[in-house]
Amino acid sequence: MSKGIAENSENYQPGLSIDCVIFGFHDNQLKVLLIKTPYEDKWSLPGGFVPLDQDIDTAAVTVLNDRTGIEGIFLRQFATFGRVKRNDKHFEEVVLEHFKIPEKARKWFTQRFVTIGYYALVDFLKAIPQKETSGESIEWIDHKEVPELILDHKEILDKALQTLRIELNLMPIGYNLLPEKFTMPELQKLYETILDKKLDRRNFLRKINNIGILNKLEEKKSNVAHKAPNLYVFDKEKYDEVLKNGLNQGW
Amino acid sequence: MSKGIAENSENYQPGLSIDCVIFGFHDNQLKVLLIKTPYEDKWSLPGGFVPLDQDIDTAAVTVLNDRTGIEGIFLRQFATFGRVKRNDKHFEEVVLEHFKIPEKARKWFTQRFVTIGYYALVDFLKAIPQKETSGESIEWIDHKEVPELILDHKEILDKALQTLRIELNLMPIGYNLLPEKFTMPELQKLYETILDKKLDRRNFLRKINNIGILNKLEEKKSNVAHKAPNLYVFDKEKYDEVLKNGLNQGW
DNA sequence: GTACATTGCGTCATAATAACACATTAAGCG
DNA sequence: CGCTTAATGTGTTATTATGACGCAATGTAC
Repeated sequence: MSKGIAENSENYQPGLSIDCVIFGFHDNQLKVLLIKTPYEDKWSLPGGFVPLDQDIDTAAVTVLNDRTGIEGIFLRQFATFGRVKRNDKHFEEVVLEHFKIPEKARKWFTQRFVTIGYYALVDFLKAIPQKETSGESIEWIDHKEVPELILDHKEILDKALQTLRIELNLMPIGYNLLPEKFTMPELQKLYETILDKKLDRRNFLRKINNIGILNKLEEKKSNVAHKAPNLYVFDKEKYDEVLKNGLNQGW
Repeated sequence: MSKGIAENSENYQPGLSIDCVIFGFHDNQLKVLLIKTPYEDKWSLPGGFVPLDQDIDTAAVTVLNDRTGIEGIFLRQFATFGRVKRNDKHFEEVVLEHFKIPEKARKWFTQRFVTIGYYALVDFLKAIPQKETSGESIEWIDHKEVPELILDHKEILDKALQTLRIELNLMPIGYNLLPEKFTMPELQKLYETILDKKLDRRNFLRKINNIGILNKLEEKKSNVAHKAPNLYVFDKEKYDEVLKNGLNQGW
């Protein structure tokens, strides 16, 4: 949430915000990009508002690009949150006080907000967390060690992860979360981390191979302890095709 | 969209609406509840606005109850639509003209709207379509014969059906769309209609039975041509359990 | 009664999944 | 160097799920 909006709030869709759950993968951890708010001892999801002349998807892309410094990100809307009590009088007061919002602009911040949740999958190494103001800090945090969040942001984060888990069965992932070349154990670890469940190495290999989106390289990973694993890349064309048509048909 | 809102628009969340895709099943057809608008030769999804003191889910439930006359409906938020160009100047003018909205209230109708889509599954025979104004008419229409809809309502409807198809693999359905007692061919026809695909009778029986949510009755359907089929009921307890835990695990 | 459409219940071949065995590779270390 | 260790690569097997059918039973129409 930026302060600048106080000056030209009439250019934004009233009472509507965007919140992004940005996932990255590093050190065998599923990480979430979170912002330490300057006005309270809590963290928040990166978010923003919707300019009147922008699609909501575009507004979400903007948040994402601004916060990670990279473009062409995997981004998906997953839910909209609009309980009345998600708006918190105490929170509003703290924010208004901290940013010293002038009286006439307070109406913007004290109105009821509905927020649209997006989740994104990004390459941890390519994304460089960007501060918006000097007062805040922005960090990758292990999804298992998320601190206290403002408002209903914990609920939003949980729903994003739940959605990601379900969509893991409907589409391939990894292209957006892993570096270009990666090993099978790395890909497996990604799945295990998201699902919070151990998978059998050999069955995983067979199943992921059957999807037909991987190309095995001749190359092997170097500088590793023990036996060097093969390197793989995604076959982007087939990957996109499966992404479009879906995996399990079911019926 | 009601006219009454023009008088007290300050009690509603600005620029936000709810649209409901209400599905029913009858005569082997998947039907959608649509409203013939009085102001244009097009149809629309039943919708409404969000009172400032109501959760968005509650606002959706209200639309649904008002339009079908029944409660305890299966209702699920599936997406939010917020392209800039979904707002249509020509459409606004027609609506303003038709309802003779006074000048000072026009601002409400000409603002940019973002709409939250919900889909509902209801028992066709129990739901009684309710008009809101005398000028409009409300009807069940076969989803394959949907007439031209206002704004982006066709896109919303399509997305609802697409979501329903995907969720068919993740949860059981039917409890909300069929009468209490039903036959296996009826249930199968429901699946076939939603998926727009023929299924093998015998494989369908086996698969649906394996889910373990059906109780077979001694009773048989009467007054039917040819061999009388068995009647079934859902085991509500097991049904709700599967609904909660999901079907296909995948990984 | 017979023809016919539909239902109930079964089989069989194939594919997908879960559980597990064993050889291979490279680093660390005496 | 040879041994240990901890990973990886490549299988096998039993079980289960799925897809494609066969056939007898039932109730209506004639």
